[in-house]
Amino acid sequence: METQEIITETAGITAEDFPMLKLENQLCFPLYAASREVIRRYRPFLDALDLTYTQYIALMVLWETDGISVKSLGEKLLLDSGTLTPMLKSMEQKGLVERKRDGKDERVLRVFLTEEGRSMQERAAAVPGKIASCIPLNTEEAAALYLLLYKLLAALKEEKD
Amino acid sequence: METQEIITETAGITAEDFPMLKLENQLCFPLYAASREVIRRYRPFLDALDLTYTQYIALMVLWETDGISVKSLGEKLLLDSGTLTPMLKSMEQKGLVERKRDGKDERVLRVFLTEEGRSMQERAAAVPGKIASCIPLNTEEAAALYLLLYKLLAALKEEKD
DNA sequence: GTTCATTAGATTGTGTACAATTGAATTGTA
DNA sequence: TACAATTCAATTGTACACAATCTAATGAAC
Repeated sequence: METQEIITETAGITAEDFPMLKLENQLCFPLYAASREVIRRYRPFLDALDLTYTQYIALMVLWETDGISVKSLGEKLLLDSGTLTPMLKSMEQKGLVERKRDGKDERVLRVFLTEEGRSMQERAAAVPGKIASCIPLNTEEAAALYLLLYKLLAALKEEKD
Repeated sequence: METQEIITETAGITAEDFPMLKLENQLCFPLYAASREVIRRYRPFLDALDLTYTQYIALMVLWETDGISVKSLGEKLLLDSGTLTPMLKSMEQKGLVERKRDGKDERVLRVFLTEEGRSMQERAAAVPGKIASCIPLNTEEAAALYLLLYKLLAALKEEKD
């Protein structure tokens, strides 16, 4: 602490010269940190199901859209094949999904839930409620945060064009 | 798509039976996705400085508190030694920091900026402005998001006790 | 119909994240 | 002062993320 004072005085510069470069003035840092902290809250519940968070959100998509292509899954989760390919293989190993090439277009790989992957939905049904109860925001705050995040996400996705 | 209809009808269950398990009803997913998307916007600017996002936020802490211990750095960034040790070694390799044991307590490792690490602050000064200009939120929205995220973070951190 | 560009996944390599364990240094306590 | 408990960082192992590259399949243009 004292060391820093000495050094920055020596250089004639203090952190105050670059207020935008202070961690506390960043929007991205709380986003990054909160994301990891919330995911940390999922871990005990997902461990009990032998799932990682990424596998869990992939299953969420599959429960809604079984047989989705890897590409479409990646568009929904904003993840690429470098992340999805090994994860889907590991989910296949665990017996949660099957990976099958599309007959009409052999480039496309489709992901299908197995019976076990489908039944996982019932086992996971209690998770969102448990998470909600340990997220310290009231309904209005959670709703406001949700809307701001989706507004941010929607605009960032559009930028990609 | 049609496949899913058939399968879920066969099982007698549809995704609607578990509305809480729909990706769009989760608060965590947009948090996780937005965090990664915003960090993605940093990449071109940080690549030019040969920095990763994690290294960049570590430097932010060091610019404010040179000579900080690994433990304190981890508390600020919410990262543990498993993440920080290899990252700090790589930053030392690049000549940005030096790692020195604390003379008074040899368990403690302190991280000191080199001249190059200190001068990086000037090179990085333009980054926050560039990021701000590509974040599609107005001032009020960004402020509201910032406050909600810090409220969430503060409460999650307290829970740890 | 052949060729060229495009597309979808897979692969490779680097860098986090993080749980769990280890080991050295320090502290608290009898 | 021994010595058990604690603390701090490093290590190990697993699982993402993601850029870059590769390969096979498809589609489009001629």
